[in-house]
Amino acid sequence: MGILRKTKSVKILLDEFEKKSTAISAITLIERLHSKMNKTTIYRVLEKLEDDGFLHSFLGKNGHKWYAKCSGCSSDEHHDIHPHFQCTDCGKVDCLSTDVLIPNIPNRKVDMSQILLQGKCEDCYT
Amino acid sequence: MGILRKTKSVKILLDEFEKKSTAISAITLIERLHSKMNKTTIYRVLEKLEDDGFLHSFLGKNGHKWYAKCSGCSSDEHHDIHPHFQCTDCGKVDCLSTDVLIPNIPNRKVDMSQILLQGKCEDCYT
DNA sequence: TATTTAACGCAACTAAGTTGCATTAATTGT
DNA sequence: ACAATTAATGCAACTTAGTTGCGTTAAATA
Repeated sequence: MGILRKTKSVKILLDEFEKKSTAISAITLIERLHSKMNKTTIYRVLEKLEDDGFLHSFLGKNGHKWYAKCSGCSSDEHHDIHPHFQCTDCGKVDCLSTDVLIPNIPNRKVDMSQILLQGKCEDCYT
Repeated sequence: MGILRKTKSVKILLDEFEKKSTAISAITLIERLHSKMNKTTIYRVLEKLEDDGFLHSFLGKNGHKWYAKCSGCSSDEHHDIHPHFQCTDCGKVDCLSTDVLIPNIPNRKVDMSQILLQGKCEDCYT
């Protein structure tokens, strides 16, 4: 079950993802919004926004949770099977539109893939 | 700096990876070996074995640390850029020899890739 | 405007992984 | 084989991302 009420917290969080299109870690949001809302609320709202298909989540390089805007997902189906790119210098994470082809694996049924690329982003790649 | 002394703990841990070729999570090792060694020791030995190129590590589906035997790595260079497969039923993780082609990403320098596939393994795929 | 109940804040908790330090045991030299 | 050296270990305490329970607040609706 996702969002039922359009609360102040929901609006604030949606706004964060609206104004910049990079992914944001839960930890970053907790630091950034600590004066406006409780961390429990942040985790709960993010979870609901994911259920609703507004955001998708994935794990960054330390196993920490990141969220980013979905494009064209619904509560029924998440089809954000794109790779994510994390800069090892500045830590920024972007969603990549590039497709990575997952070959068929014999005797296994692949339902999901999580691809995290690491390296230097356009700003840090001098 | 990796392993200097061939201690009892090192032998026990190497043996765990010798007798089965699937990946093992740090948590599993802590449970399995709690009567034989301390969890601090487990984490420290695993780290050293990775430095030495005997093991490689990656993050499983909950961001927990997993380790698996390397094949042909050295302390200088890890070239285990293979995908890992985690069964969503039994939780088992295997290293896949299948190559996944990472396309060039414009304006970015990709140094590392971490690919985790999830689905049903050969035993659970009925 | 009153009622209902989803959403919130807070404090306490959980668990993976880390750190500091005193003790133990693997290696090295004699 | 034994003593000296110091890497490795065990233990307890800590760190921190994320979770849970519960009393209170504030959106929706009637």
